[in-house]
Amino acid sequence: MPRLDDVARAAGVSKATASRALSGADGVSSTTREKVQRVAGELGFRASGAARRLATGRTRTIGVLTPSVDRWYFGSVLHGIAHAADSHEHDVLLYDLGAFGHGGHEKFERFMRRGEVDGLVTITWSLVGGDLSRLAELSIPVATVGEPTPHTRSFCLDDDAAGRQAAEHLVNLGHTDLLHIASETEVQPFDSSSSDRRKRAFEAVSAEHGLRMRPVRTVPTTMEGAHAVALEILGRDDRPSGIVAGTDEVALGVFLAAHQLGIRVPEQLSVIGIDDVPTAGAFGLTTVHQDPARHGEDVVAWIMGALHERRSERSPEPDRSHTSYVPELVVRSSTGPPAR
Amino acid sequence: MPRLDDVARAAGVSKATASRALSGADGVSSTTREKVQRVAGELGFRASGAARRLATGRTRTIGVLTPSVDRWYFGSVLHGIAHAADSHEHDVLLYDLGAFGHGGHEKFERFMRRGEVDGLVTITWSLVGGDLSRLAELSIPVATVGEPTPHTRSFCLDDDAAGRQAAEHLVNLGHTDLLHIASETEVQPFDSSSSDRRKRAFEAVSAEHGLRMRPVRTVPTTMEGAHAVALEILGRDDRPSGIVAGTDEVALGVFLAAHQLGIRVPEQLSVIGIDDVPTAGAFGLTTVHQDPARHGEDVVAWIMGALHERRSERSPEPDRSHTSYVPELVVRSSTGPPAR
DNA sequence: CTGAAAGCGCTTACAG
DNA sequence: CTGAAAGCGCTTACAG
Repeated sequence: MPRLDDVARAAGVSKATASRALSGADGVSSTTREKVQRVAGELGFRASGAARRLATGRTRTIGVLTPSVDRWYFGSVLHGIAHAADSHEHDVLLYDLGAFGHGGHEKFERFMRRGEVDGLVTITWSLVGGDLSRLAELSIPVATVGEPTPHTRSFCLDDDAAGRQAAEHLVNLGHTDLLHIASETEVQPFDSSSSDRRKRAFEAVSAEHGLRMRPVRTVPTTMEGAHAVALEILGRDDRPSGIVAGTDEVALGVFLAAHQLGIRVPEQLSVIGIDDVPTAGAFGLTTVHQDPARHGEDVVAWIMGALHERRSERSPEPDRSHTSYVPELVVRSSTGPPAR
Repeated sequence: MPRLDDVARAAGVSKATASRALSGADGVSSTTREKVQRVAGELGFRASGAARRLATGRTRTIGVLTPSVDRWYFGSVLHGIAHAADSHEHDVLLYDLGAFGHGGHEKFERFMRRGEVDGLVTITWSLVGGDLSRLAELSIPVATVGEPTPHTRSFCLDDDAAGRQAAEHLVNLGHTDLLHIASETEVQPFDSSSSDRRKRAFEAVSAEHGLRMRPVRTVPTTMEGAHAVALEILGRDDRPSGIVAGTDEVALGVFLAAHQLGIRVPEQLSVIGIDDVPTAGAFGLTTVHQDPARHGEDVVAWIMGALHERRSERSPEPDRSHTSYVPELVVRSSTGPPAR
């Protein structure tokens, strides 16, 4: 593996000049720069990351703390992060904390002790407020995606608007008897979770329009959890005319239960979800769209910007603002006017 | 941030001794070691990764090349990798190549130029054979999960056995008219994909038992792709008595189509999948179980072993063996004797 | 068992 | 525009 020294020698310049020519710093004649770059290319030179890190103090790496990786939301955010980081020539260091209470916190501590990253994004539900505060003191840009939080910069769907859109869509179709099936929050990191906010939005809409008040049901965050509860609810005579599900996963569980019970959707039952997972489109599920990959890309863009600022300005005030994404209703074939 | 030098001074020893005491190397009195460790703890010392890398040439990082991250299989493997790497105090560097032909290959080249990892695991379908050969020459342990390949060490489900088990389960129940719905391979990296192997196993079983030969159908690797095709197939009069799906995702698509058409499962139609995704359990899908997270853990264990060997032995022959996992039939409620 | 010193391969003031 | 030199913070032969 050729070193900078080899390149410099072959190009007939000093290491300093070679370094500058390669890094794109100015103060190098274009003739020299071109020659150095050509020579470096010929030799197949790659700067040692470790040496560069040691010299500059920058890792060119962004860390991602996530509770898991094999669910649509987390996977999509991670995908966006990986894509954006790559385009900035940064690496992605993954910390899969796993479920909390299952060693996740211990892993977090290990990260705190070892972590060497220029910037950090935490995908929510991986951490509680106290942890976030500690992260925020890390003197690197830290952002959270999935929840608004006062501790760090944050990015997420406007859950209130999403919940309202879902409920109002059914209200506008003429429904007056709706049930909200919320998906359970496994970890309760902050005062409210996205699930809570969607639920409250539903309740607000219900109150505004004087709908029949049915107590919200909460189910585990899995299609099967929702499915089991839906079988029970839909099996009764006085079932609601529409279901507002907290997530598409829940909605699909309801959808399936309806089919199994021979209840036609949307003629006899309307179902709406939130998220717009790929499967939703396939089954004609009406839902409220969000794009987590986009959130991932945006959070990286913000980190890059913050890093840039820190280099130029003296000591910038940490940005703890929140970006809220506007949800988008996608009407498909699982919703319609109530049977009458 | 305290440096080694600070620890050494505070403990009244040299940097060399402090380094040895902290790293666990022997040749340090236990008194000295304890004191150094105590002092390091008090000061909150963390060795600089960059400095350590530069000095040792080891990165304590393992790279993961994956085509995507938001699907069950990849996510599960990644989860296992992250977990195992963590327990070995190694970091995980993620390269999400995305779909091939969509810039994935370009990212791969960038990885090759930049990558600084001690070991590498590629989750299949991210790379073609030629790429794997290049990786194998990287002089670091490289392993592939998801396909057996001659280029590197590899780990994956015994797809042949899985395909046989699925088909034979239905044959044993008395079925003689089965259809296999294979899931399409997006990239065709090697001579055969897992989808091909499952399909061939199905055909072999069909031939052995003299089943009616129906041409295998191939559908996109999504629940919705399978769903659309299943609606068409199951809608015909002469539909098969059982469906052997290449994956659970496909099986669930079939399952849903059956429900929509009012075909009772398993009374009128048996459906079996392969994978045992969490949703399968929820819907009572009979399937053939595999555990990708386990594969991920094993691959990391192998890498750690290989790294260890390289340090002790002179120049070990690269291990290109293959580990094949035995599938396990899980009978639930989606399969039964054919209607008669 | 312990220490002084060289070295890992870059970057970046500082001079010129 | 270019170069000599110091420095980033560790580890590891080499002596003792």
